[in-house]
Amino acid sequence: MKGEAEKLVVLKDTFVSQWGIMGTQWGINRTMAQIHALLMTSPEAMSTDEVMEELSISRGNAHTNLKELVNWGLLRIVTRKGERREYFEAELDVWEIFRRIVRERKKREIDPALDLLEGCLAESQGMKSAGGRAFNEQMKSLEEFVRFVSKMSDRVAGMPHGKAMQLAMKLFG
Amino acid sequence: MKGEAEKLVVLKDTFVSQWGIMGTQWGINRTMAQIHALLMTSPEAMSTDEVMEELSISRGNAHTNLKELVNWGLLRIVTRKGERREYFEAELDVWEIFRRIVRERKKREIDPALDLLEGCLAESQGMKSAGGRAFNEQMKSLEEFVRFVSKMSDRVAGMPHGKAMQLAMKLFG
DNA sequence: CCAAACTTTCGATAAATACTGAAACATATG
DNA sequence: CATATGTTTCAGTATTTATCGAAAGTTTGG
Repeated sequence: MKGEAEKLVVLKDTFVSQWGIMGTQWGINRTMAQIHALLMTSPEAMSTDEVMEELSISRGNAHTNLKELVNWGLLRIVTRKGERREYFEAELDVWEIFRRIVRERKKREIDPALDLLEGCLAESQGMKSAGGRAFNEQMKSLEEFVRFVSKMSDRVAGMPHGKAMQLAMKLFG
Repeated sequence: MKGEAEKLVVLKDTFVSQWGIMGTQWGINRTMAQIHALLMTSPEAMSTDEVMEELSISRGNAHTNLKELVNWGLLRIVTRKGERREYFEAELDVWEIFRRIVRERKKREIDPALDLLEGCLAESQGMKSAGGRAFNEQMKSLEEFVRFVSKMSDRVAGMPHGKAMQLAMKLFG
């Protein structure tokens, strides 16, 4: 029978690789999701080389995705005294993780849509033909709604954990 | 100077092609997003052939993506009396569109993550080593939070428009 | 200011995903 | 039940995206 240590290794590997596959459904790449999973479950901060080694990936790939995760705010760079090397550690607080993902996805998914809709709305303003008016109306409802979702995202991502949970409980008991 | 009709055609084309590009950021494919945009701004329901023609795409591609949009609930199939051919028309109500997207994304993005986390949580339950306990704790917070998000999605996607807006206003004035 | 330690970039390659076009399949109607 | 009309599938191809690995760039300490 397997000992706990072996079982844990297998379990972590499963988690990392599956989280990676999930990432691809999410529109982020496999490696990025795997690194995130790896560091969320690592007791220690890890260096680029350790990540490369652990996931059997190239330096370039590890580097690109570590930096991207830092951009998302899901990893922090830390250093150890007397060492030049940079280590990466994951944000572990789930509410923080959530806020950062919301913020990033809003930036990539909502804001550009809003820009497009605003443009189309403005360009079709004042059209007289039936087709023109219908288009303008549809743009208007889409624009209003997306603007609203955008605002909601900001509010939610701006809340501290306690506040958000309190609110959620009040709403949904 | 261009007439309104010409300007509208250009504007619609821009909208359709840009919405398509946006789709790729969203993890849905370009054609699917373009068809959706096309039908949201079409005064009439369109047949597969008309969609093929308008977007210059193959029958197979048009077919696959029309069906996928129907699965998402973003298009409806309609028929005209005395005709065998199927036509597709878009759901135009923004709140309906939103609900359906939330539902679909929850299914693809949240549910599988929850399954994975539940599995890892169960497997690491009762581990005694420091590493095992740490892993179990992290899985627990992730699982709880994702479960919570899942529930919230269901609630929001289940609300009628009026209710949701009322709620939103109360929250965010 | 040189060498060592470490990080970043980038062209080439591999892998994944989307799309085509033609053929197979289904169904309504004379 | 044959034909015309409409739908679906699928193997091959194209496009896009991710990854590799080597070379170039940076920084620090001696």
